[in-house]
Amino acid sequence: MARFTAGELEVMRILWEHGELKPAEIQRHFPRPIKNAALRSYLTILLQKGHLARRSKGKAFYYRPKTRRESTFRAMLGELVDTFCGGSSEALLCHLLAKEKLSTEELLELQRMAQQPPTSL
Amino acid sequence: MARFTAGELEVMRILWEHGELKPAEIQRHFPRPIKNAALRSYLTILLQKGHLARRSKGKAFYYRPKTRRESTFRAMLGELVDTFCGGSSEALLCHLLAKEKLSTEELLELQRMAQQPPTSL
DNA sequence: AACAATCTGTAGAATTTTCTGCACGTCCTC
DNA sequence: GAGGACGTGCAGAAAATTCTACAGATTGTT
Repeated sequence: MARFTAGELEVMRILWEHGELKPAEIQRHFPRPIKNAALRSYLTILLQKGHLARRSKGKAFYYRPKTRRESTFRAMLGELVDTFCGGSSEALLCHLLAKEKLSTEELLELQRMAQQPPTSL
Repeated sequence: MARFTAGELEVMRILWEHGELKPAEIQRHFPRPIKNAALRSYLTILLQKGHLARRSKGKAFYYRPKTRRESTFRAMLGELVDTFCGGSSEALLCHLLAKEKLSTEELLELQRMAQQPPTSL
């Protein structure tokens, strides 16, 4: 469903953050130097795959995400969990908790935050 | 560092689980039908990239992981966090806690588990 | 109208990923 | 030692990904 190549993800990331941009603007936000035409080939593919929509505005086309950031995140996290945690998020949680070395207090605070729907992630 | 294509990851996953296998065995564990030679081209690439080692045993070569499962997991999780959580694991934690809808008791149990080093993930 | 700046479309090259076919080598059995 | 089962190596095809080059369209300015 929501599988992206590295380049495609770079584009989506920028559009998720900024909402609606034309190619030259995306190019400016790109995390590495990239030629305008190279960038546009990403856009064309993402359009074809249905992950982006665009509309004409002034002289240029403006692109915006059609695939939601949140659902992409869930899909990718799910794959990671499948591959490395045998499908259970528990092991992932466990790993994160260990890595973050959270105190009981911080943990409870997190839990409180987590129970306020919805997360704006 | 530890970037894998989809196919490479399928191979690594099997070898992480089983330790040391010859091509025909990996082929049998593969999650989809794949020809022996197609599989071997993955092995050759993974060898070149240094993610696998192999040794001759009997008539065949046996392959085993050189890149550790745990470090790959950390790297991929890190990328995910960078892309979707602005680099902080907190948001990821928050998301997981919300999704898992854990009770305070379960949470504390998880925390207890997490503080027993090391996780065998 | 002429010009520059900016944007589009398209054709295709280079590279990587994924897969196929086939020739040859080794081991076992008859 | 002939044949079959099973393995390797390699050459390269097919498809996807990433990138380049260029021709032409649109907008704004003089």
